[in-house]
Amino acid sequence: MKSFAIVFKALSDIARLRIINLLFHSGELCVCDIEVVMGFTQTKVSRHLAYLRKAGLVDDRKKGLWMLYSIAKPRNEEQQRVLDFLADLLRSDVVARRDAERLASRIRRGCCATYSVVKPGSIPAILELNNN
Amino acid sequence: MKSFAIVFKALSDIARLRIINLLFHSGELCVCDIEVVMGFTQTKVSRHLAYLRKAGLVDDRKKGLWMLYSIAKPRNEEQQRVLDFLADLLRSDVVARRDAERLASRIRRGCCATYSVVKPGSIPAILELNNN
DNA sequence: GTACTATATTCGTCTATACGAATATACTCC
DNA sequence: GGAGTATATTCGTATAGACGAATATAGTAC
Repeated sequence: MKSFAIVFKALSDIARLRIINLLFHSGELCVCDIEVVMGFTQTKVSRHLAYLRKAGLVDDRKKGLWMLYSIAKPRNEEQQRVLDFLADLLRSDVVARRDAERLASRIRRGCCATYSVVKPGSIPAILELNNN
Repeated sequence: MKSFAIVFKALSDIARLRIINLLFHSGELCVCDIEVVMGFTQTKVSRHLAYLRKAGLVDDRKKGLWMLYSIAKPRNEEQQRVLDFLADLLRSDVVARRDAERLASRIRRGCCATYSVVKPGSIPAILELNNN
């Protein structure tokens, strides 16, 4: 019960929901890509990612100067269900779709960290765009 | 997106999650029944119910001296999905099950408001107990 | 070493929220 | 009318969290 409250609190902020949505649409993202796509300050992005990491919702990995964040590998069945449910909810949300499109656009033009790490062809946001 | 954040914030408190769980297990409940079953103060129960009402998660109805609270009739498809998901999550939670049992026990002995409003035979918590 | 870059953290401030105790409100019963 | 009951709200306090600006840290490139 406690863990549910913690996860829901992590999801109770629009900025965090939008960041999670971006991560759903990419393998990994660095702070500065999120910063540019969302128009948030660096402090804000870094802080929310730290919050999500502490809540167990995202994983991080250091690569050179960059910290690469991704949706956490689920620790248990409940967390898997929450993440699936959330991804499904966001799929039909207008703001989430718009953010995903801006992310795809940035990735196509070459974003600082992701470009070298994730092959464009494997990024869901790009696959979606190519299908339209 | 905003509405998701509001709902998740309403679900980010353990007391509120437990109260919602009680409401899932009954048609309607008054404040004092929740108070007794959970061991919360009257102020605490009333305040959290007001919070849940503002977030659109519960409906209320006045009956004499009592305010009867129930899970909100969903305003849209998303809300329905959130409520279904939550009910499913809580079903396997230890704290939630224990609370539901204490509620059923209180209902059997006759609780102040519910007893006159809801027929015991129609209350899920009691049906469950009878099946065991 | 210096210059530069990406990210994290600290600082100060502001708002939201949780809580119990006390009080106010609204209703019933007599 | 008054007494009693169920609930809501106010008050005072304490903690959490959100924010930008500034600073610290850690890595790269030279």
